[in-house]
Amino acid sequence: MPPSARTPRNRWIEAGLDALARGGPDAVRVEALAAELGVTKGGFYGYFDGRPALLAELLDEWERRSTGDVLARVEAEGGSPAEKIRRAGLLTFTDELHRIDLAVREWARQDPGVAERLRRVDNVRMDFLRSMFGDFVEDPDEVEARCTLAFALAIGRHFVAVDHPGRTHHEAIVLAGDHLLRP
Amino acid sequence: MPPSARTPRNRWIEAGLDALARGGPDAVRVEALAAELGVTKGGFYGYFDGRPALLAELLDEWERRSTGDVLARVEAEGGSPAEKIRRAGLLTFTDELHRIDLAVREWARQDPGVAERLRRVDNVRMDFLRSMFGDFVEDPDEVEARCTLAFALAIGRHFVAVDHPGRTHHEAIVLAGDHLLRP
DNA sequence: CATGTTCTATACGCTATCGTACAAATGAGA
DNA sequence: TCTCATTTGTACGATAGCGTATAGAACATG
Repeated sequence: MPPSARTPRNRWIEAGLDALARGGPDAVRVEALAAELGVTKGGFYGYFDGRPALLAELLDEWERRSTGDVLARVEAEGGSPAEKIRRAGLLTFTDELHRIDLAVREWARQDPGVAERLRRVDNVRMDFLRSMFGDFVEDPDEVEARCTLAFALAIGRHFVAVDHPGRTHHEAIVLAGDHLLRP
Repeated sequence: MPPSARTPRNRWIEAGLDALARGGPDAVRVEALAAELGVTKGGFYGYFDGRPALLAELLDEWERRSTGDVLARVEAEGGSPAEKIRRAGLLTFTDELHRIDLAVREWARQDPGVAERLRRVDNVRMDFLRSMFGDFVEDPDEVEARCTLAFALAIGRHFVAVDHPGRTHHEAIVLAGDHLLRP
């Protein structure tokens, strides 16, 4: 009966996440998404109750993907705690997802509701870090210090614009990571 | 001869920096600044060649304040390298200036020109860190690792939204800082 | 207090974007 | 092929913000 939507709901969400990743929430413009999808905004308002509703759903989708199965997959594959920490970093901050993540962080500094959701997600990640570091670090203070530094490194590196003479950016990050993960 | 401007140039810049700190470059709106200053935008275009010109000057002002005398003041007051690092952090990231700094970082992710200026400023800061850590850390790799972590912590903490059970946010940061500064 | 320069208020046109209304196109099922 | 619900295109009005033009207000100087 329903004549198969040419531009179904999830394509709008996909395009929205793309725009969010590229330019933050301000870049999520209804007409721009439509153009990107090769249609006009005509159909948009059939799926969403306006732009704010879409933004809320983008956040839902981000939260789902972020907390979803990343940690479960990390646990499933096993390995030493240090290996799990590395792999969690790789899985959580895979290219596209990571760009969305950074956009959400900027967004959260303006919008308390977004900040609250980010806090939930970050706490899940932080709990995982604590449990991993706790496996090979005795002192609880040092566990907290290393976790805090690890998280700050994972995020902060994208907001810091330094050169590392004689090293690539990546090499410097690895150096810093090794420093944190050493026994 | 000049009948003392009621709203001189630097008041526009001040208001612009305020708006930038609060809401990023998008929040720097000519008419909003005028309202905040209790005037209309009438006079604005006498001082600035449009909004982009103001934004450029805001960046100039930020760069001046950031690289200006902070490091000189730190050196002047002396102390151990670890103390200097702490004091540099306090001076560089004093409330208002820090908020502008974070806004510039977000801005830089969208605008290559801003990114370039941020890189200049961050490299100055990083060079200072290297020289300080180099004073009590032998291995160059470890110096780079600690500098990278210190910088990432200073910036990243504002983009990470974790709780630290049993500790305040500040205590956790201090813990992480001590971990980096230990001999 | 007259003058002229400089600053400010007001009004305007322009563009981008939102959200709505309705007509046109589309395609699944009879 | 016909029907009709759903999706899409188009046109519209509304709002916010930029930048310009110009008239009026304010003030230092003489």
